[in-house]
Amino acid sequence: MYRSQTCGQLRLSDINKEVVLSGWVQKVRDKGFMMWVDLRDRYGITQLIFDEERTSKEIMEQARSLGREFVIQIHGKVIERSSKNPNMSTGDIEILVSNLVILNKSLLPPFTIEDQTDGGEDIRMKYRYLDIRRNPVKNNLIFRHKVTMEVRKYLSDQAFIEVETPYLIKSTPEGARDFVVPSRMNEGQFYALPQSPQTFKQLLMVGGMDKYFQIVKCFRDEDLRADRQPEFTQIDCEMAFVEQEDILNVFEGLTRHLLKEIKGVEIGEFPRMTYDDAMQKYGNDKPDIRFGMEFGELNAVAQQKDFAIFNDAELVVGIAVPGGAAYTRKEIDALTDWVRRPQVGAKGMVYVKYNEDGSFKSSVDKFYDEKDLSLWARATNAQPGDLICVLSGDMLKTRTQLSALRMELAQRLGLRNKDEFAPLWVIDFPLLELDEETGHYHAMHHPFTSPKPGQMELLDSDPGAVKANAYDLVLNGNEIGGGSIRIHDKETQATMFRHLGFTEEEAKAQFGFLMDAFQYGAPPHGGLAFGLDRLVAILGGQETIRDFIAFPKNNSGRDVMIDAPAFIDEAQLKELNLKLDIQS
RNA sequence: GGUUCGGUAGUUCAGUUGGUUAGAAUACCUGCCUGUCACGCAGGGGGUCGCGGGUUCGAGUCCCGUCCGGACCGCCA
Repeated sequence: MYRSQTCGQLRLSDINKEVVLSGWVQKVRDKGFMMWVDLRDRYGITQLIFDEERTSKEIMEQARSLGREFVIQIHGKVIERSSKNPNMSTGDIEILVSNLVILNKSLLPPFTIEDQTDGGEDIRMKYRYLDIRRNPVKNNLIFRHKVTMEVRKYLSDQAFIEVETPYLIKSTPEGARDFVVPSRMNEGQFYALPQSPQTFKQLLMVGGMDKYFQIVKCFRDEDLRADRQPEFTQIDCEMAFVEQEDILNVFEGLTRHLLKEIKGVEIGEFPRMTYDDAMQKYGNDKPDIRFGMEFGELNAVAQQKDFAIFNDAELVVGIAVPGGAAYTRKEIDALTDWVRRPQVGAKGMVYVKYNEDGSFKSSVDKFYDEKDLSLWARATNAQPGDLICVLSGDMLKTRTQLSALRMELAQRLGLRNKDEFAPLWVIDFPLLELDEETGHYHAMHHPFTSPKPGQMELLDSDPGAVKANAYDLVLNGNEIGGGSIRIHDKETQATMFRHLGFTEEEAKAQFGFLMDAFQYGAPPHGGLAFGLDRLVAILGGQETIRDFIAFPKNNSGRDVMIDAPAFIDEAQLKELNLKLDIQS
């Protein structure tokens, strides 16, 4: 028996019990006459005591040889501490050790295994198994477990069935790049790892599964971010015989359940906003509505004077920055530089100080008088003491830029409170999106999304205006889920593919199995998928999903611990009928 | 593909205008310490300043290249 209790378990009520504990040496405090060892396992820390009066010479000696992270097993008696530590749950007791076994020695760890570690990101990733011993990482993994358990419980209670779908599937040109896997038995052919189980869950609906979910890995070979990994986990859901309203209700219920169970936050009905409104008010299809700073469009009040930059612009739009009138010239210049960085890309920024005394001071006083500027203040809902920041130019770009500024300022002003949760449905997404490079339209969500009723006709005349039965769930400015009502008849799906530029042959080759299935009584259906990593991170009050993944990859898609990806040897390549062609 | 910040002791960092033997904290080692728990005190060891080249009397510091890491843009149906 390695242990009779865990290291987080013993209390005053256990005094005089003979116990066996196993764990890692967190720290040794040697006072000479007496030494203490903090023994750690997943459940906590229990203090061991060795002293010259009560402990045998051999065991004292052995204890002095202990180093950080040694794995040991001890026998001993629970005794009351003569000086207690109220900061520890086991702080009233300690173990007088009668026997000590070193189960395994440890090298000195490259960083300290403590809540406040001295190690940086890089080294902790390389030794992730040591990092996981630390409370912050360990607790995040436990937190993730709690979230997934609640998801499974909730959906199962609602009659959803978890079904596994294959990981080795077929590559498709639409959407993100696929990770591909060569097939040894099928010479020259490749599987692809799924970007999502989309078509399979639709086939499950055709198969009558009715309510499906799966907590499932998805794979996308695209560049990474703090909130994006090449393999990530979705809570993938699909329902048959539902309309958009049914789906929103079910998954609003799930989200509300999670917020309540996990965070203790009760939230009423989630607000809904159309995509068009979100873009107009926040310049963004995933607005953070924990704070205001809504856009005010100024075309009507700013384009009648001689200011050519505004007059030539498709859009003139501003936001009010609370308390910003107090900014110095230097601070405002720094803001201007910020929006002019290539990552944001604005050409410049016009500012208006709406002073506490009601007067105005702007960078365009030459063109606009106080009366003009007061109209700007009204349009941006600015109060005395605010700063109005105005950008202009191409509609979409300007909105994106001002949205970046809005988020940055909110961050600086501390308006993004991580303990506050503001969910939001964004609905009525466009069906298609214009690719500026190719001039072609592609599906904004995916090619199986159904257009809103009666909008099929628009597909030919004005494809960009067609709205879809598609929706996103947004939490604190992050897209945590998205879905749609799907197409469920062959003709509509064929029309859709045609508009996306597929020939009939291509559509058949790629998705013939789906259209075939639609001919055998496919029920109306729709669904949604949550990004689990992101959801867990946001519920945990953080933005970096890596902290909630046991073994994440770095910014370049590498696993620095196992050093993957890696080359494979010649024999393996030959078996797969592959030849590398790498320019050196 | 691009922008930007960084790489100096095991670790986290400082290192001024290019100028003596590259520092601090922490970790580690040794000794001391009669209740520690961020223990304390004294002492000690520890450096290819990412790598390559250049400028210079002299480079951690300046320049060029390269590798690695972070953040972001493009990309992510």
